[in-house]
Amino acid sequence: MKDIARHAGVSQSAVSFALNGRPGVSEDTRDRVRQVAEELGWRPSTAARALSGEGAATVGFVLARPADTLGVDSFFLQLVSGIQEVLAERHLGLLFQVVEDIADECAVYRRWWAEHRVDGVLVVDPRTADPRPDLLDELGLPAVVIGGAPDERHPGLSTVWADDAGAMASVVDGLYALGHRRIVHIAGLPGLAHTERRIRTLRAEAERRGLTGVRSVTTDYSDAEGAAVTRRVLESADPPTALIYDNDVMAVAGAAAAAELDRSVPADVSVVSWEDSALCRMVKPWLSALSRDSVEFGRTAARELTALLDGGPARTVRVPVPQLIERGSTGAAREA
Amino acid sequence: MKDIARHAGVSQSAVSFALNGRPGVSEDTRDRVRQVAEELGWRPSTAARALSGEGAATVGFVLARPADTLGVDSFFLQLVSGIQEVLAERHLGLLFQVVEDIADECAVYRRWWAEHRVDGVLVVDPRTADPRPDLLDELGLPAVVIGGAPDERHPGLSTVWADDAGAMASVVDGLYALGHRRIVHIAGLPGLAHTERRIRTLRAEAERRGLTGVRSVTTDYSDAEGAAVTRRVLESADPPTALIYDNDVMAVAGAAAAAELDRSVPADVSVVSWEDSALCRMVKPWLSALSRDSVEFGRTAARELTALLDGGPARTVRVPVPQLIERGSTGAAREA
DNA sequence: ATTAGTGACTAATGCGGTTTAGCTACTTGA
DNA sequence: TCAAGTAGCTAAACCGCATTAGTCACTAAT
Repeated sequence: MKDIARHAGVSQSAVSFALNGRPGVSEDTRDRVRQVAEELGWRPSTAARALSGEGAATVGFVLARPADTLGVDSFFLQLVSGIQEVLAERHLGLLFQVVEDIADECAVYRRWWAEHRVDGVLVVDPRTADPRPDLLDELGLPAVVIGGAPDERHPGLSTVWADDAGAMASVVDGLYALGHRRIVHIAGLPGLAHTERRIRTLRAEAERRGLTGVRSVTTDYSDAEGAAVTRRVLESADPPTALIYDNDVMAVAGAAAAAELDRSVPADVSVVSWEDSALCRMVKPWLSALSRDSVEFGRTAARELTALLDGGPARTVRVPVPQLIERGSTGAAREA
Repeated sequence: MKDIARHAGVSQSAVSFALNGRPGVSEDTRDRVRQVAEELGWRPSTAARALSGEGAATVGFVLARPADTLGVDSFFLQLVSGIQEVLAERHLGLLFQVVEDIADECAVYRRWWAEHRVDGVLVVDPRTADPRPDLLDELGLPAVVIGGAPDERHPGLSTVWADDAGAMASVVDGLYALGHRRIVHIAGLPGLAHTERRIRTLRAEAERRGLTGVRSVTTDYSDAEGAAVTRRVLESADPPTALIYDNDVMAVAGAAAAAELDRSVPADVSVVSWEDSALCRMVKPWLSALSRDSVEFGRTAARELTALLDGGPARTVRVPVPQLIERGSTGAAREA
């Protein structure tokens, strides 16, 4: 900036005013300064900016997963891709970190905030008993929770979520209409907010219809557990006629496990995947799946965060309910 | 730091010396200062540090992919996870960005470096005619190229790579021993360095053995193209008896396509996947695959970068050649 | 004709660290 | 006994920017 000032024949402050659109310089000077800055290929040092109170121009994203669990999961990369799209427009950086567990995640937030590394964070995988909202409140760190239910106890946090309950209800509706009365929901990690929401909704729907053969089983999202649980329930005394899997990986593994037990899909058992991806079209029959726009989900979350950083109020935004794409894996229930 | 200085009854400079292990303070004072800092929960502001010449304590990672191509790909998350492990030890942040293409990627490097946002970068998906090494050289931005071949024209860049050529040779060896003479390699994106290395090696191996029915076909890595190419080559006049796919997604899609054409795996056609993941165990038969430790790959790359940042020399490091895990998808060639 | 006001700009200060130059009291060697 | 070192510390400058408090010339109002 000193150089620019010299070349343009003005003071450094004038340069700052000119470049930041502040009043205090004539349009003439402003243009001249802009041009010199351009010629010199000047870019503001984020460090200096941050130091003089402008914030770090960076948002944080922590993924709490053991390294070996980071398997075939298209959701996060797509989410991040959507996030980036919005952040890039505003030249905001994304500081990304993978950690082992929630405790480490909290430590990262503390550190980032203390070091002035980020202006805000995006929080994923909210849980039922989650220490993070309290921490973020305490720190005063602007944050958007992705996938959590509205939480009136933390008015400072924005939330972006999909109505799993509605989606679950519509899936159960559809299966019920096809004659399914015994349904097993192979759920994800217990304790995750959306897992619990889906489980609760399924139970409520079953009670409403007086169905007794409907239940949820939690897993770790892995193909191994998906297959194992599938085998177990299909070999039980009163096997289900429909299976709802909380992700695509388990759905595909489960469908394969069913095939090994000589249960044909969908004649013997219907399969629904709660996540759509190329995977669902790699098995025969193609899997019916709940499809959502993960990239748009990321965009929405990022937009909420930037709004928060601009001093806007915390909001709760609902993204569209995932839609069931009917493929070959769902059909009428076989008579008992 | 001012507070610490006051509480410890010394000057701010003394605090800086004490906390950074510099000489100039007694061990007594040093301990006292450390303790006060601890009590006050002090963390250095990275912005201030960066401003006084210490660097940004951050490394950059750009992924140049159209948003919709970010599909089922376990490699990158695992790689990043390994990178993080090493960076976290040194409290280095990872600035992550997804862009559309290489041109954008170059722009990001320029911006990051001009803004002093990163101290170095990790570069993935090197190409045969790649503008990035030149740019990084020009900028003087420390960088590690992941997956590139050694490049003596850019002595400033470190390289971490696996010897695809060796792996390809051993795969061909194995297939040849099983009697395969007509082999098609369903390769990835043309122009990627490792794609070209594999294609070249395959051609060389074929020539060495005088095989004429051996060739490579490039694709975009998608399940759709994997399936389409598979159908095309299997229905051609002189169909191959073995298929080598450059990733797991295409291998699975290809195997499914083969099944639809009533070619059984491995009786009619053997399938090898150049990437191992849960996917390969989701189809019947399980796919034989080249397995590598992507997490360790990431760790190695990150270690090279930190070494570079410490002022070490640029090096070329070779990680272990991927190993072929024989599963059910490879077998003896059927007689012509 | 004086005063008040305003537009365009400059000088100076601070952000939170690191670093260099000095300064003082104490040790050491001849 | 005195000069020369040295350990331990402080004061001050600096990094690159934003911002506040002037400064100055020129116009409008009384």
